[in-house]
Amino acid sequence: MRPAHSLNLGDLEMQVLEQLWALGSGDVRAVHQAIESSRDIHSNTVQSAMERLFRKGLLTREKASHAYIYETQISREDLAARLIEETLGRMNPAKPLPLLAAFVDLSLQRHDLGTLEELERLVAERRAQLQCGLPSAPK
Amino acid sequence: MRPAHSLNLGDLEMQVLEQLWALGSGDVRAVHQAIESSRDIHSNTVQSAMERLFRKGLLTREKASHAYIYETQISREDLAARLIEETLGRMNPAKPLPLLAAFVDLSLQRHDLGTLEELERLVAERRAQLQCGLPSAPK
DNA sequence: AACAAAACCGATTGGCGGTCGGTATTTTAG
DNA sequence: CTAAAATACCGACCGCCAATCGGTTTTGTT
Repeated sequence: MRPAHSLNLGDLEMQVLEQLWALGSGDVRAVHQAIESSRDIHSNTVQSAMERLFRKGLLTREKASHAYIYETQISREDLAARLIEETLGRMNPAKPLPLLAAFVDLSLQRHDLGTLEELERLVAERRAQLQCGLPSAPK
Repeated sequence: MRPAHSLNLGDLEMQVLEQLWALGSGDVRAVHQAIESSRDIHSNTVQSAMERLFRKGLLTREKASHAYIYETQISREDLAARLIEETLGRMNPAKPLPLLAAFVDLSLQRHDLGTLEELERLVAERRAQLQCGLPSAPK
């Protein structure tokens, strides 16, 4: 199901994803034009990055006449989740909770209260969903 | 303050940290012996990894007679927080919340309900602390 | 058919972690 | 005091991978 772990993304790859999330979809030319203001590179470089992302399963492509139209196969949220999961997975997988808690703490030092309240609400929401959805056989 | 970002840790480095967290502190020999069961490497390799970690600011050392006694400069929790922070920081830093929420979602698919409840409790706890502790000047 | 645009292939570079050998330094033992 | 052992230190090599781009082939348009 999942495209085999080990998901290392370089800066350019991340920038490409960011652009595709913003644009919805696009070919190499579009992404290149959007990026070249902050990064002076040839389209071929962008092409390579998108090819890599495609092979990694993060992009899908569809041939429109002459060019490929690329589209992200994963949302920013899901990608972030996978990255965090992988990061945490490299540490002792026994108790991921305290680690996440530490991040929440750190996050609080920088961000406002609203963020925390929002998170609290979100967690509660998710829990409610879970309890209704599948009452048994968790794994 | 922070030792300049970009914190990439290899597998061996992570294993060394794990051991030092378990042992509290130790020299190269101790860490090597603890590791060599799962990884057939020379002490020099461990030495190099610990040297690297030292230069990265993650370990401190103190010369005890002939050998260095190393000690972790950061807790597992803090390290995890920093890694997550960095991961999220590489994406659009505008709204870290939805990204974290997505991780919570994903986490729920794998782990049990208890984890979620624990997290909920934890967040509530942190929020309570915040509202009492510092009513102003969050930044 | 000619031209242009894009994909494709491959080569190169640079950084970094892992791995170890060789040498210098220090501690300890005889 | 000297020899042996332990340890730090230095540097080399390898493999991996993202970034970069040039050159060739394929494909679509006119």
